[in-house]
Amino acid sequence: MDTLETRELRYFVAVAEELHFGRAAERLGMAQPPLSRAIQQLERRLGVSLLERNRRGVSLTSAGEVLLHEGRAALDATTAAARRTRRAGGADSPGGPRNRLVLAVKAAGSHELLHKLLDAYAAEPDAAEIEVLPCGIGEQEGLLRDGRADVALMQAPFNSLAGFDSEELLTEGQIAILPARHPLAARKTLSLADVSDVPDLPLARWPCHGTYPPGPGPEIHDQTQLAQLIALGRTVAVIPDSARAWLWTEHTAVPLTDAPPVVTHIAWPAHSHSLALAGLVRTAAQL
Amino acid sequence: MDTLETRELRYFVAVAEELHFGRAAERLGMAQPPLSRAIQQLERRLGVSLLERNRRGVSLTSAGEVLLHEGRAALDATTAAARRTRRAGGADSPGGPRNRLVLAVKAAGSHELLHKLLDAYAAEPDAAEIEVLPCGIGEQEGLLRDGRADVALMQAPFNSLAGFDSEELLTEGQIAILPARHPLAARKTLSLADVSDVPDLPLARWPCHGTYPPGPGPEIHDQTQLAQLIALGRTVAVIPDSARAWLWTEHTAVPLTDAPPVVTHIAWPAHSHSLALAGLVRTAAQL
DNA sequence: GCCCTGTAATACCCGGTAGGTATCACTGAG
DNA sequence: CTCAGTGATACCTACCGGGTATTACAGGGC
Repeated sequence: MDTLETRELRYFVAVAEELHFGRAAERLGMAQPPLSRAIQQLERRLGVSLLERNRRGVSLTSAGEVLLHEGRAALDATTAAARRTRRAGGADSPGGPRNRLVLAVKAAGSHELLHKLLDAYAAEPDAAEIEVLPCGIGEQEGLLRDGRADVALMQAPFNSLAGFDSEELLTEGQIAILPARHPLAARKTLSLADVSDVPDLPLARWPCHGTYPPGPGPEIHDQTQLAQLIALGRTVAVIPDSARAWLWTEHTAVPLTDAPPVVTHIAWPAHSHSLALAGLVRTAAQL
Repeated sequence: MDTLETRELRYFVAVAEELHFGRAAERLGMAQPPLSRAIQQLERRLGVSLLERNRRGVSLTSAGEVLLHEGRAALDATTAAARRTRRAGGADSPGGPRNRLVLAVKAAGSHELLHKLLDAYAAEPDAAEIEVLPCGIGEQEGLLRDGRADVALMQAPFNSLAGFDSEELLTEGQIAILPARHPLAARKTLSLADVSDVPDLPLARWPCHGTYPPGPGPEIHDQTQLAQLIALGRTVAVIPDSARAWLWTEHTAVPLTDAPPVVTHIAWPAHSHSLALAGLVRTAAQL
């Protein structure tokens, strides 16, 4: 009568995302009628109508929107529970659990910092094994939430630290990376305004939540593509200072005077309390 | 094969808390054998042993500890999803959802601030209805996590803000509240050391996670009991400055020079994004 | 006007499994 | 050695989650 089953949440989230019972059922690997029935039961048990059955498809009520968001969070929490338990169990050798941490890092981001952190931590007396999980921009939050990672390096303001515990590690300015032969590359410094509306160098667009923001720039999804497009003179990038590490010869870096500073944090789920994690954070804070 | 059901989590948490299949089954309103079987299935599905069956009761393996903590969080998240959806659905009148927020406040804590906040917010053009939910010390976190509350007033360092978004509202010093006839009450200021080891005034003990810390002082669980014990000359309290509001005539307040400042925050679950909540936070930040 | 298409809901059936009862197996206390 | 108390096993039943076939309904094209 009162607690939701994860099965029901899974079903509802699928329907709410597809806004179509048939497609949702297919995605769930089941037939449509039982799915309809399950959602009806869910609505009856909650005493709330979640979906507006329009003549042509389905739309969410306000209560449905709430359940979509809260339900996603709950599903993430349960899969995190399963994953972390499995991992903890694999290390169930006697004489102390052999801990292991999964550290999510944006590919090629904060590379030098990461290197120093891993070296310093490895020198600790009872260091756990660190598995580095490279990921795309903005993926760290999801990885931490559903348990695929235990701790992450995040960069404000690109990543949102909301809901996580974190420790500040490094603050750096940002630079513009330009094609070496472009006129702007000769400048000593630039402002954001200088690079934001250069007709022949439109800012590249990263996918955000699976979709690309509108704009004239090329669509990219990793730093190598970006580097190549810059070298070809097609775009310009605004990127933290540490990116100097991977400059090509055809690139020129120019400091930006008014770009917001980028702060790299080490972040982890607020409720976690493993010794290995505490050690890693302590090491990181002393860098 | 891969996602945990809420039922399984509920069962495991019950067993892990009771460390006894019989009592856990009773608490769950079921018989013991199916519970045993369910836990065995859970262990098989996770491929991990969660409980050490000693022939006199049960103890947790390290993986079991992980699942206990992560599972509690997941259960909280699912009950929060159900509760918040029900509340959002009750307000499903046409012409815009009639929003309602539950604000958790430690009974008698930050009373003046709360009063100002409620007044200021009520004056807002599209103010939602605010239900004030008084609670005990340190209960706010749980209320926010399982959806019984949407937003809370918390006092660092008494409350832990980990895992929540928050906004700072008020910083205040702390005072010692002494029996008026006690010699120390004549002092202009005191230090923590002055009040921490007065033989005839042992510090009172609050229950922490359901159990009392050891010590000589009396066990209390609300502010009225504390006030009375102070008036009787049995104990001394170290409390934020705003507590002057409820001083008795037999009490004397003396400022503490070295007590950590108490910062009152307004805090809410990091992922929430309701308009009503945003309005309340904005109002609070402008106080 | 008609039919045809695509949608969700209903009717009905079946099998897996969650849960109950009775019992067993083991171990420590007296 | 027995007995009390624990969790595990055996077996049965009933519910319900899921499948297939079908209905009900709303638009769009002709």
